[in-house]
Amino acid sequence: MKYSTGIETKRKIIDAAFQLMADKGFDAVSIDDIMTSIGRAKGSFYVHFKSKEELLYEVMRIRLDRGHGQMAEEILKELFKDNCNVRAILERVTAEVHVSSGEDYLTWAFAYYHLLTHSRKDEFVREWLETNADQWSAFLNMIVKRGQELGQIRTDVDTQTITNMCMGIVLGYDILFMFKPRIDVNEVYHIHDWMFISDPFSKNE
Amino acid sequence: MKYSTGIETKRKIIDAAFQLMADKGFDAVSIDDIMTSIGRAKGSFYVHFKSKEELLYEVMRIRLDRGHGQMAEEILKELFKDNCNVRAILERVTAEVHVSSGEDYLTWAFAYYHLLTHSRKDEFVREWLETNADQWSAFLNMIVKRGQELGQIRTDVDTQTITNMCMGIVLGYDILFMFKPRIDVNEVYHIHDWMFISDPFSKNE
Amino acid sequence: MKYSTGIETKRKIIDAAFQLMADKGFDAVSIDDIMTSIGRAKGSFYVHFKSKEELLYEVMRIRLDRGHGQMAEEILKELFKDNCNVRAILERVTAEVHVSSGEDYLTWAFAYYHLLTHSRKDEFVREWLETNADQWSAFLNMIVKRGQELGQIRTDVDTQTITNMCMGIVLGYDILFMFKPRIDVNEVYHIHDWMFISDPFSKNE
Amino acid sequence: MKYSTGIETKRKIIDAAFQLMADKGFDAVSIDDIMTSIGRAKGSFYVHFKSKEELLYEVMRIRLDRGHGQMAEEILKELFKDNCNVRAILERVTAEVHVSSGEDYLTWAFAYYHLLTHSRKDEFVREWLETNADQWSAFLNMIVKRGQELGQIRTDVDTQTITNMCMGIVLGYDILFMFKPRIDVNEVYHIHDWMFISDPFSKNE
DNA sequence: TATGAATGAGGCTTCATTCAT
DNA sequence: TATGAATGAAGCCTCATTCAT
Repeated sequence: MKYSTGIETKRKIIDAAFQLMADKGFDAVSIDDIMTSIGRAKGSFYVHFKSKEELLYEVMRIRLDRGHGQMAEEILKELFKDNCNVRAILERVTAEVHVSSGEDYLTWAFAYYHLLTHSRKDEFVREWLETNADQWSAFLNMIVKRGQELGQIRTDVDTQTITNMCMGIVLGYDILFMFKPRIDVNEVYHIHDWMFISDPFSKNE
Repeated sequence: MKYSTGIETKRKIIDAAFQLMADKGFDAVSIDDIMTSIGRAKGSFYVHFKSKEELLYEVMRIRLDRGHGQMAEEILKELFKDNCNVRAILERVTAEVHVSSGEDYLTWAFAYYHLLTHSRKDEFVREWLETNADQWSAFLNMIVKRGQELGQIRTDVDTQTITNMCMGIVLGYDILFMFKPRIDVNEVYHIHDWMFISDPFSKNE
Repeated sequence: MKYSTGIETKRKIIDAAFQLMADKGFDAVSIDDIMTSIGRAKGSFYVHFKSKEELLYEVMRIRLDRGHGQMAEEILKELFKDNCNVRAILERVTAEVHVSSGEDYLTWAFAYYHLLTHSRKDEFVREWLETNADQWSAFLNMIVKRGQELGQIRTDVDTQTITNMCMGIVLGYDILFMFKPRIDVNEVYHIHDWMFISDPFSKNE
Repeated sequence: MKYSTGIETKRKIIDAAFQLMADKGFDAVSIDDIMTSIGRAKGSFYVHFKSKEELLYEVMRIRLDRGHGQMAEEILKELFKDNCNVRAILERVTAEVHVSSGEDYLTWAFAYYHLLTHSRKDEFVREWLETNADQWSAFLNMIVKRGQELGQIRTDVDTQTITNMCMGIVLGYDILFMFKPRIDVNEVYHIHDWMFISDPFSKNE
């Protein structure tokens, strides 16, 4: 099996890079590390990528996208039903974040935060992360707003602030999780007790 | 003044390293970068540090300690007064976190999260960060517990979970802040609305 | 037309290599450069050539030969007519040098002098260039000698020296031309004023 | 003698590079070649030069300058004496060209023409060579003009053309010399027979 | 005849570290 | 305490060449 299709090998490189960068950070992973780990020669890397930088961008797009851009469609229909349960929807969206990160959440988290720190010296990464965060924020904002309209979410705090709290607690648990992988990330749902006015759907009733 | 005190130069190196590592990460900063930035020759570095690794540990101890180990003493006295206002104390402690990070919070945040990602490949850093987080956690836990004892904090959620939420939201706003430096980190105090039972001291009354 | 005749593609490769080597020198041109420039894949190169070296030798033979080997035949007949005008013949021969270099003289010149410098590390090229120069020299020598016999060229300087001057000035103007492409290469004919004894055919009379 | 002065080593690098580039051309000489040839480690190169490119520029300035910029001063005084022998001066200047190239003329010539071909892809080198050629041209032009004023040089051909012939023949013999190192470069002086009106100083009288 | 994946040698450059001064 | 020359390992990338399709 010496000669395989390009796409196959390219995908293997991306996956290997993702795994390795979670441990050491992207800069500290060498092309040689990556290629050795998939049983290929160093030089073959450049058959598939123009540069190491380009690889980072592919890893980012394929493995580190939180995907709130695409998620919207299916959720929206639900959200605008007359009698919808906003809290349930929000819980589903929040759960998605961790599911989408794939099998190994710790790997994902380290890779993601490596990317975040990396963004400080790479304009392109910075913008991509910002766009990603904005999509997520906009998506949550829409849900919160709808919740407020339906009288399910408190209105004495403005929509964006509630949205921020919602995102913040999820991001915060990412970090806590990196400190202590034993922590229960489901604790984040408690933030909903603060946001939601006691309602008949609430699981805390 | 070609020859200065060792301590002076050492301090300059630490500060420069801290600034530079916020941008590029510790690995990507070279000894030469650091020494050039303080107007000294590369070779002089080893007069002050045994290795680059040792420098990282100093930067960590001197510039990146969240300092919940020391903070305790003065706070504790207050906390165990009969009629103490736990919410006020907690707010003060929370505020401290950002104050202690010094002039430029963004620099601090990037440096700190660079360190966190770095920890994945450095046992010593990992342990230090864990200890730090544990101290912070233990400190908060003590406050929360006291709050619960005094009937100021809800008791239907267990102490450690409330503590985690408390830490989580602060960490989460660090990250949000890195995405969007315009965000108002004081929003984190809203978490207290959820924790605290409405009480006569509350500013939301 | 994915599959073309071999000869066609081979010729395209040679032409592309010639163009590209004028700019960057043969070593600095990659097989990939060449094949990309003719819209073919890198691997196809080896269908037409055994190695890059072989390509150089083909380029040399087909595009960089000054061609004094072949030129002889037609000229010789003229030269040995009784009342021949040696100066006119010499002018024609000299003109030929630039005509034979094809459309773009500057490209030709750079390619040729790249080859010359390359010859220092390639025995085969060195010998080929020497043979070429020798043919040219021998050819000129024959003309000069005939001119002397007919009393048209001065005899106080020996035949080979006059020949050298004749070649030298042409080579020198190649170089001047590379410095300043605006120069008028026809100036080289002035050397004839020095060689030829004033004669009835001279255009300077 | 493990540690030497910077200037010493830098000079050795320049000299080694000059020798090596005469054989293989600048691109084909590796940093490793150069450093090994002076008994130093590859990495040490960068103590003295910022890049390989910078080395080329130094080699060029220090070893390949034809130096007609500086030469002027001493010659000029002679040139403007009332009864000066322009032909003698011109011969001296022409001789200088070969003397200045140092011990090994063949090495010098190959290095120089490597630089010339290299100039096609390096703007900076191109400009430097042009400036150099212009200085030489301007210098010769001045001499020729003076010769014409004094009635020693023919005036039926314009000054610049004569200058070009003068430079051209020298450059041409450089090339001839590279083909056949046995050639007598003094033959170039014959061009003066063409330029100069028969005069009492002429060695051909 | 054509392709493109794969290879391994080799080139430029960076960098932590050492050492004589 | 400070310097700057020197080192060698390691990293990114290029490239001539091979080979299965």
